[in-house]
Amino acid sequence: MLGDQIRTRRELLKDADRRYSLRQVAGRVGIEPAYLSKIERNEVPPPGEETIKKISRDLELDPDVMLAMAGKISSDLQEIIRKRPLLFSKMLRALKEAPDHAILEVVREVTDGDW
Amino acid sequence: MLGDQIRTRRELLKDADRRYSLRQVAGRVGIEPAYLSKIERNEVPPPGEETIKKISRDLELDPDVMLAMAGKISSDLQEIIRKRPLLFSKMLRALKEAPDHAILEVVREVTDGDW
DNA sequence: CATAATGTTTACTATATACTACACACTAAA
DNA sequence: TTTAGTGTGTAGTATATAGTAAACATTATG
Repeated sequence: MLGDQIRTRRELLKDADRRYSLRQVAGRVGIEPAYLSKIERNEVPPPGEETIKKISRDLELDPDVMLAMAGKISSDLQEIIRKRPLLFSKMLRALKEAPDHAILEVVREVTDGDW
Repeated sequence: MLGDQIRTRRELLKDADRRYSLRQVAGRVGIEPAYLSKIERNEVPPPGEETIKKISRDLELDPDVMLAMAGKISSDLQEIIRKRPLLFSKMLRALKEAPDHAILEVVREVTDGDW
């Protein structure tokens, strides 16, 4: 679950730095300590996109992975798809079962800019 | 707007087939006529994913395009991304500015199954 | 030992989402 | 010409989303 990841990561950081207490993290993130407590214990549904991103930044966790665990997708990715829905929908469904290395290959090709 | 697309398409079909009155379409789709009326005139925020898909099916419109106009993304696509968030997030951002033909090329390669 | 900080419990709350239900005026068909 | 069908205006609702706020018991610190 999302909460477990957050708690585990925060407690790890806390051992080396007391600025990672639940209250202090909540303070930096801009939410109530009580709410972060409930998030970490999966007592509430996952927070909103912005809150997940702020928590991820504070704890140096990957925001896309955290959002995925929350059943969400970053709005910047959504926008990319929404701008060309036919193309990207087709591509995603085509790559659904593709092995990881095939997708990485696509990234590599495109990053090399050979179009 | 989404409503315009629906209204235009429905009225086009209605000219050839009176089963495409607002009431009859609403009936098949499973929503109140008053609601469909408001959707077509953009008087309400876009309906939910399932309702958009049903309307799209009835009027033979592309559901991914309709969902995009509603600011949404089909849940099956979201699931594809959520299963491998690192990979697909990276790929989408890499392809953000890529020209259409480059994306189609990716689809072609993958569809040919040469991995 | 006092007090400061920690995590948690309980009780709310505001806003958005996704609609329904009924009544109405107008037009077309039998 | 009545009645069947069309689209629309108004009012209301259920559920989900995304949190806040105060008080509490427990542990750590000066």
